[in-house]
Amino acid sequence: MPIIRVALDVPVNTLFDYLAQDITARDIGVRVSVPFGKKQMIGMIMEVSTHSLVSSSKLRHAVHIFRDIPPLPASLLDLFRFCSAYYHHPLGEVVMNGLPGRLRSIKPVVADPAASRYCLTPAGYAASLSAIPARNIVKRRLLTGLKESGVMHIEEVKRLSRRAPAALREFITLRWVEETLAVHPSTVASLSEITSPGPILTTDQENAVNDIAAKISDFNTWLLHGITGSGKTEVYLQLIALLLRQERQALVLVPEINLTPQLEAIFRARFPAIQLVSLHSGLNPGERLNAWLQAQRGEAKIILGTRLAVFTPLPKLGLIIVDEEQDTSFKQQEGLRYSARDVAIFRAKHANAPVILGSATPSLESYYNALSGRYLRLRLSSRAVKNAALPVVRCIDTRAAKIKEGFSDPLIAALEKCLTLHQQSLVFINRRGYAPVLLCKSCAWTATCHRCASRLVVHLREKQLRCHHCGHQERFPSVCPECGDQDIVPFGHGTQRVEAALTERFPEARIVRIDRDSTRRKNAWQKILKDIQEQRVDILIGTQILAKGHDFPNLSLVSILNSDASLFSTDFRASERLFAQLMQVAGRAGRATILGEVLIQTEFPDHPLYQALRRQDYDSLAQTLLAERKTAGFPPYVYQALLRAEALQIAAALDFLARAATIAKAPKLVEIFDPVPAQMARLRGMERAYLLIQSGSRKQLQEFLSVWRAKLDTLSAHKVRWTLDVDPLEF
DNA sequence: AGCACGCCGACT
DNA sequence: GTCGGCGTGCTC
Repeated sequence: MPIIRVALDVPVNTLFDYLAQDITARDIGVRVSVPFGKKQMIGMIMEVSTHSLVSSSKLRHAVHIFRDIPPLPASLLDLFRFCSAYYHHPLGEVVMNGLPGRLRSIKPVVADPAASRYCLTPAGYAASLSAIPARNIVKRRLLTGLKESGVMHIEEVKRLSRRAPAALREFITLRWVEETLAVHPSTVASLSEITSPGPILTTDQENAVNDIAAKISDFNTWLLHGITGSGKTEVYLQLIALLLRQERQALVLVPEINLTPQLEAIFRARFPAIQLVSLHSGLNPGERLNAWLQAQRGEAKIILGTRLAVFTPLPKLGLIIVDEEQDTSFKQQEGLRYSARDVAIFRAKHANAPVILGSATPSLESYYNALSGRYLRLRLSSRAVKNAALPVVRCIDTRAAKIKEGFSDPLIAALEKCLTLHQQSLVFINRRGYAPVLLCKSCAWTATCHRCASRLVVHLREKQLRCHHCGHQERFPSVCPECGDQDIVPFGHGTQRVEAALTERFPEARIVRIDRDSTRRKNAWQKILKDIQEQRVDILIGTQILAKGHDFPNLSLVSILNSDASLFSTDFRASERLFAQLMQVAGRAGRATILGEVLIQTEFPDHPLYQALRRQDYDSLAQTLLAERKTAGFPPYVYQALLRAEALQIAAALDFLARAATIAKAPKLVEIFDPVPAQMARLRGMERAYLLIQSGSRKQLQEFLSVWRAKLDTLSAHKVRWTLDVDPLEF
């Protein structure tokens, strides 16, 4: 009897062998339920063989082979294998993590919801509307709908009415309707039918499109380096149009769920007749499976999603786009710590398809790769909208200017001017809440989180103190818990406080605060965006959520508060990130025909970062930072991995790491550092530490990690949880 | 990850 | 004498 090798969601890096009847190599990539210990589990058939190295007495029989959906393509299984090997994470966990939740459940996909399309039988067509009682509106609407479109998707039926599915079932018993598995053939005749025309391209855009189009069937990593407003999206659209003409699929990755609706709208407007699906964690399990299956069947031509979408089966993959490639959201920070951007590059390479990394401020890694010729760089250096000039950036020296409630006089004056001109302004402060610190003036006590090594943030309106790391909340104390003094005051500024100050100063202005607190409710962000676009807002106050990819055509002033802290951070990537973030926010100003102005309140107006920002000069700063990295021996000049450990006691974590270091036999080119406590040394009640491993050779580092990882499994780690983090972004 | 096995401390 | 603590090791 054939043997199947099954990937199971267990933290051991092996496949498990089972006996299975009627199995061929064509069943690779099919789900299977198997007995595992005491319970049943669902797994993925990764290999089929005639022999097993496991003694036959141990071998058990597979329970059920799920042929409810087609097998995963071999290319996707290869992608899983690559992730497992590169991130040194158990294959079973990688595979099962990559599947939509519905496919991980032990129950079969009932009648494949995505394929649940219903069409009228001849009898159904013959049926007259008058055969249905007039009061039965739902049935009448359903029959009309079916007659009009010929075929209806179950989701469309549901949209008709909550009771429409019941009516549909009745029609089925009447033999008016039958379920059809037939795929809607995409009736694409020519591209003119599927795309509505786009705008005229700038020379830069045209060059970029032509360069990539010339190599549309080859793997290349393209770094599309375009200043904000230069129209990267239009380049994507043109290339996707080209791809659709070839009946191929495009995968578009964006950093955040927030960005999908906007991009989805743009894509749908341009390609109204093309199937597009979104894939992100905000979908419910049914929707997610649906989108995934449409992609797998090759019906969905455009797949738009967050990092998890990089694991979608795409039989006709022809192009991958990673928008805002520098964004750290592409890196998963738990479990399988993959970088969707890097996985996308691997995937493109194996699909022999181009991958485009788009950014106004590329990560230094990508920039370096472009300089060295590994990536092909394309520049968009002019703004796409006619007459839209780059904003003027100025610093306000806060050592000279007096600050009142966070604002200097010149800044207040600029805001006032905007108000009188009926133009919008934006106040950027990357700190939500009212104040970042609650301080006792008498004994210098500050409110701290008991589970994390962090200060609690004052949320005045809610009368609460909140930890922004673990979510812990407590009531605002009335006296200092340390000395009993009543003189406890919020210190520093957050979005809420800035909002209060501006409301006080400009009582007539329409002010909106935009941060995670104000946009938490579903659709809140969409509503706010609409208000902004329709000019119902004068001043926007917000965090980085504002910086990302939205057009505010009437916005003329951007002001930046309190960004100095990141200039001297211990994190070697802090400057790079701050610059990217400030370039993004600055780019919100003057996108249409209004000349934009950016004002930065800082104590260090001469700092190279602000100087570069003033000139909107990414390259010079990137060169400076790269030189620093080279001297310090940091990425991209070296490759890194972290062994992370957490325990109730920091000593236990450090001890584990020390023992891990002693069993490591590092080759010459691999350097192992001493264990150290993490930057955020305590999180959710766990003490954290890490061990840094570094090498100038990625290959050497990988080979070392493979051997070491196996040894780590044998190391006793009582009460210590550990993980490997390859290419870490956080320390 | 679960779950069983197994070997040492306080108890109806 | 047992109940149960969690350290160790296995799951095809």
